[in-house]
Amino acid sequence: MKCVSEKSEDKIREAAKRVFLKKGFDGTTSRDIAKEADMNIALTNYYFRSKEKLFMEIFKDLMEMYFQNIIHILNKPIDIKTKISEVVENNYRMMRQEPDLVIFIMNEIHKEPERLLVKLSLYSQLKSTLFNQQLAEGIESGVLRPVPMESILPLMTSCIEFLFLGKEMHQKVFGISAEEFEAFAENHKEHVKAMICNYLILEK
Amino acid sequence: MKCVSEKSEDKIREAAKRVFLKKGFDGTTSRDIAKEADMNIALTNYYFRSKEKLFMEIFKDLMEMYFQNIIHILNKPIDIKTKISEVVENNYRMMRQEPDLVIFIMNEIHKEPERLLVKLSLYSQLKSTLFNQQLAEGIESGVLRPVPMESILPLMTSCIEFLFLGKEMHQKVFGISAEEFEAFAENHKEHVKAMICNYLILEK
DNA sequence: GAATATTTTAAACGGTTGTTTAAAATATTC
DNA sequence: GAATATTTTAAACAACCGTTTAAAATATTC
Repeated sequence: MKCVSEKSEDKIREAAKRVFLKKGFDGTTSRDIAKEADMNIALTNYYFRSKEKLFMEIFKDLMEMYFQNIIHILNKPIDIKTKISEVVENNYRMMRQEPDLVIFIMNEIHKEPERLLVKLSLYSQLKSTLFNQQLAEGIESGVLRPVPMESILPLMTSCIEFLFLGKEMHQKVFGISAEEFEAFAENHKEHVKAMICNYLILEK
Repeated sequence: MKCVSEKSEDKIREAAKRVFLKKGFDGTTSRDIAKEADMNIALTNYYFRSKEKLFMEIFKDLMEMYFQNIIHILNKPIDIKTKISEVVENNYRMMRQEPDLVIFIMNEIHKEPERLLVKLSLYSQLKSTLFNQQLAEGIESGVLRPVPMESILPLMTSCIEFLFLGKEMHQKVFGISAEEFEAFAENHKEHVKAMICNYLILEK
């Protein structure tokens, strides 16, 4: 009985995740989810108490997916140049795997900022990373340009994420296919890595 | 009669623009718009034929607002470094003036990519700008790094736009107020300008 | 295998959606 | 200023929304 119920619950959860990612909270109906999961409508409220509750559960998961890897990478015992490269690569991988993730998160937070109350400990986690220590030491010794962590982190993510966020727009504006976009994004990623390192790491 | 009817029509259009920007197409009801415009519900369908028609009219306007200035700046007879600075500054000004614009556009295109069929001539316009010519010449003569226009343009916009796009998130993550965000964004903007120039313009 | 607990179902709930109607109010024409 | 055209109104429309119900189907317990 446990395995059966978990099966249905998970089926709904996964279906809801797909639909929410594509259409957002407002654009998704309970019937959309039930249809995607191929289950009765009443089951969405039987397992989760409401559409909002189901959404928040998924939203929390996706927020963690969004932030999970970056902290880990920032704490790796590797030099700062390699670290920047890894963060960008990780970001790129995530965007290719789930292109809808960032626009979904940004949009839902934009419409309902209170949803962010979930994540609060992130700043102290970021402050205490090895990356931040390396940054402070590098700036102190003059090998790094004095750029605050609060600026460096968005720089490492925004260029890649924005590209995928506006994927459809970039394709239309530049008149390229989905395949051509892939190649373009790959190339763009390399420029982003080089550009950030070039700026942060001072040559003697 | 003309001036009266235009008054009501514009009142609805402006109200709809405000509500759509804040809540998106799905999150906005006809009654929301009527209430914001302080008019009867039936008038939204009397002047515009449907919610969709009203939306598309506003969406087209906002798309033009989004792209209007950049082409003009790219054609200015100024050196490429100043040009990059102006594009970033223009972007920054736009984001401060209408912080909801980019997330709105990106989200609506993401949900309904066909809405983009409006704008098609943009690529040829971009290709024939003075900026693109300056870029080609600079690369040819070796004073500029060989970066395609398709990569340079997103770099000039993504860093600033993404910051405002995730304004609420960045505030929460870094634990800063709206005022502190303003100061931070101003500083971040300078880093972006310097970083792009530093990468594109090769020192001898 | 009868009794009990859990899961699934079809149908309905009241409320809201975008849109339409037909009459009232107002403005314009001659 | 009567006749006509335009604008605004309150009310209603069917369709859909999230959610609930109560019975049917299935699984579990003893």
